[in-house]
Amino acid sequence: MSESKEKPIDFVRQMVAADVAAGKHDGRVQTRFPPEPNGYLQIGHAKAICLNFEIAREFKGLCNLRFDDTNPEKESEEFVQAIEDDIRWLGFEWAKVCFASDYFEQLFDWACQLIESGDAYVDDLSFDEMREYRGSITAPGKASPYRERPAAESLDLFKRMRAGEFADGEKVLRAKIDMAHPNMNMRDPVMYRIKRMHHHRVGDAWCIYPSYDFTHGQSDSLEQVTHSLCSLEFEDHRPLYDWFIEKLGIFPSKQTEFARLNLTYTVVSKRKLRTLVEGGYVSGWDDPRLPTLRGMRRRGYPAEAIRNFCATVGVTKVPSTSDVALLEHAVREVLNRTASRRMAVLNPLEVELTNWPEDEVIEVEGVNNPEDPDAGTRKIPFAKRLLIEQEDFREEANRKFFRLKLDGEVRLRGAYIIKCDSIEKDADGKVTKLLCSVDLDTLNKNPEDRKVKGVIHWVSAAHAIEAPVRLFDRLFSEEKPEADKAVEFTEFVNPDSLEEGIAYCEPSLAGIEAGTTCQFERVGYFCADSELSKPGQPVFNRTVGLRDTWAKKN
RNA sequence: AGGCCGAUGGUGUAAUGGUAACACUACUGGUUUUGGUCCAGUCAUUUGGGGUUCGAAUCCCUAUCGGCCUGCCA
Repeated sequence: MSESKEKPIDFVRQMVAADVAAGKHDGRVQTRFPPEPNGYLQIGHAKAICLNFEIAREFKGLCNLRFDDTNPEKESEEFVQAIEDDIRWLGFEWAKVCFASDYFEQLFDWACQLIESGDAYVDDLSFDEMREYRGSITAPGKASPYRERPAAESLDLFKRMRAGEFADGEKVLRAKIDMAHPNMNMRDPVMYRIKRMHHHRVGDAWCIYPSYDFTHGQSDSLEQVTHSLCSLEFEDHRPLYDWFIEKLGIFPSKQTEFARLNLTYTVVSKRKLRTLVEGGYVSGWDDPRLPTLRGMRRRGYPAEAIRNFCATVGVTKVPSTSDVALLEHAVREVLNRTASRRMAVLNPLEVELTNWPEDEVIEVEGVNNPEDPDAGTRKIPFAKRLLIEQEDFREEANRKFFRLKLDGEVRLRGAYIIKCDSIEKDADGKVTKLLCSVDLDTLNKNPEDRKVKGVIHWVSAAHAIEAPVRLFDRLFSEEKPEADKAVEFTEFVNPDSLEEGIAYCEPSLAGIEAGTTCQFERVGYFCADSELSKPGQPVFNRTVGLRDTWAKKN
């Protein structure tokens, strides 16, 4: 609807637009998001998801979800469900859900075809021998002694591989390309391996499984994918991707690579996330400190914020590391206009209003969201004994501190102006209680004779509900925990990434629904944890703090 | 070391042979019953060298730096 700060068009979209303009594939655009169901989605996947689904939408095309399930060793139905769930939460719906395993029979036929045409052969070399024969980055490889075996023999062997006549690893099917090719992927890559393992979808129907390289491009082709977008590390695979398509004479999907997303103060690779989970550094794949979709969701990051973030980091071929501040800004931007305001005190200091009647309780009105008049108001109880934030009081301070000090005045948000007349201390000299007087003529109005600049949040001590809060900090203390290859990244895990405490909340917070995020005024955004909250007893996660230009300077 | 890819403020991107711009960050001020939001402003950029051109971030050469590649993972 509303419109157009013309967004910069990334190189992928430019290419797609050019293809459409040239009438390629009759102007049809089709993409796909191709996860392997062996783990949970993270922020880097979100970038790929947004790219693929949004391009399909922008060019009035289709985007499928396809599971690249060619390695039963690590894959499971559980991950299939979780991935579907995460993509929907992010805000996308696929045209079709597909599985590479649905193409196994077709892939097998194609493999036979390549054997017959002399483009593939069965190899008996062992794993170690094959590595030896492959050569190295600087030295050419050499031909396997089985490379020239007659096609008929390879075909027979391949069929017997499928029939289960050989042990795991005893033989493989290889493409016959060029053992001296400078691109290692072209040195007769493996197309099929023998692996007796139960597959989450095809069960025990197969004991041979196709490799990624012999599956991915053909799957794209079968689905009529026009633009196959993947990350940079597959650049070297593109010649092979094209080789299979050409040899088979099938629909020419085109692969284009872009840089994956990296973030400061975190890690995103599946292997490293797994290390954090299995090493007990975090509580699970949905730990709110993790950049997994489930973690971020639980922490309270809105899906819209993640989509916006992906749009601002853009799509290029430059390997880069985005500042988490960019992500946090996207989160605040959405939450500022959508989150309901509430008051809660994290480090309480008691305030007694000396001129307020002992039993009098009134209700003041709180604005739910100054950014959104439609959000309405709520009632907040106000009584003689209150709780304020310890850091909002100083016995003495200079004029730049415009919160409460002894003999000073401050506005209680949504209520009255109070003056601190005296304080009580314990034996250690710690301030334990503030005795204040209320200016009764300041509810919803400012005094005419003076200006009171400070405003602090508060809750009524007798009405406050206590809720556990979990204050998260960055998971790593190092900006690029992976940068030093000599040091294991877990060395940089921030020991203080989780701080637990109690929030003294205004009563309305008891009714917050799990999974919703609100702003604790002057403190930050907090999400009622979806796992730990019980009806009437929320547990809060700090989604992100408010920008705090005061704290930074002090 | 061989192949492929890449290099624009602190970070992420734009400019596609014609005035280097946007967002974030940082900093200054203003508004404000959130030291939030909002508004105004400041600092700061084309990796080095050569070439082509009236004119180069953009094209060419070269150096340097960075990423990926030697799984029967994807």
